[in-house]
Amino acid sequence: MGRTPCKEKQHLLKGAWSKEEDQILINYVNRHGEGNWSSLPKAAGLLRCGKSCRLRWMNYLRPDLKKGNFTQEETNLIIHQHSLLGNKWAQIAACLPGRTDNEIKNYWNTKIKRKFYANGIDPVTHKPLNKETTDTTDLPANSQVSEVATTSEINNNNNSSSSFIGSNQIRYFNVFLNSKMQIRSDGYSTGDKGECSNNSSGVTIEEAHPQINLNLSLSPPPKPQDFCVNPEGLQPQGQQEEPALSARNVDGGKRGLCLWCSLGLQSNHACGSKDKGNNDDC
DNA sequence: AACTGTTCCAACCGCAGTGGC
DNA sequence: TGCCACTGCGGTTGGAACAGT
Repeated sequence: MGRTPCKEKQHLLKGAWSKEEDQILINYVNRHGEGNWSSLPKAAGLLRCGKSCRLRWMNYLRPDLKKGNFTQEETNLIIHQHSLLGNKWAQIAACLPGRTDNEIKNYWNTKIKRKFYANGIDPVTHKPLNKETTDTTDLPANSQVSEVATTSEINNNNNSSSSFIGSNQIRYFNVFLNSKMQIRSDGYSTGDKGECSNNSSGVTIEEAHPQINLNLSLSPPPKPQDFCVNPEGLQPQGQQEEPALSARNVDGGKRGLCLWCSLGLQSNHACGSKDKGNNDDC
């Protein structure tokens, strides 16, 4: 209860960390391990509060941190997890080894969120912002676009029109993401809460489902044209709608870019829309 | 070159959860 | 049972870097 008492604030440094401070912290943690953050500054001889030390270590100094830009796979995962978890950055970060919640939060707020808005998609709900421009009338009540059926669910239940409906490109987008996450949910308890930790039984996905190729979850996503072209197996029988993925459905037909292009999530794919400004090739 | 606006990200702040006493 | 310290989380901010004029 109560907030962290940085009691001697007036004696503590704030702002950017110096290299010397970093080195002191690294040396101390290497010697004594993580934890005891409140007593660490005094023990290590740092004029910082424990909270600040913890943050610096977790977000910047940890040796297992992954540096550099987010990969396409990581971006996909973030979007998917966000659709399930919302702004639970720590939980999302748990699915991305080497990435911190702060980093993901920043990435979301500065890049992904903007692209969502730019394309008329609410980054909070992952639904189109403007209902009039998209056909969402067939969405089930209280459903989220991201909660459409996974590939296997579709394949296993051709009559489940309630869980896979409409022709909105976002749905395809999320179907793709969900279809990939389905694998995780088998062995990693992604489930409703979206955790990515090992399941409670302690059995790894490899052990529980040896038939599943884990490499799939690490492979590059299919190129947009792979699911721009009506993805057989994704589309339930009797639910055949517009064969091509049409970003018209995303932005009301004004721009005609496939979602990958319009969100800038795939920089060099060959759907043809990026340069041509239309999605006829999608 | 100087100024202004924008973007990005490290770091801070305050709240909530948890466990020990 | 309530208080307190500690830890973790999410929202926000400040300033450096960059882009545009």
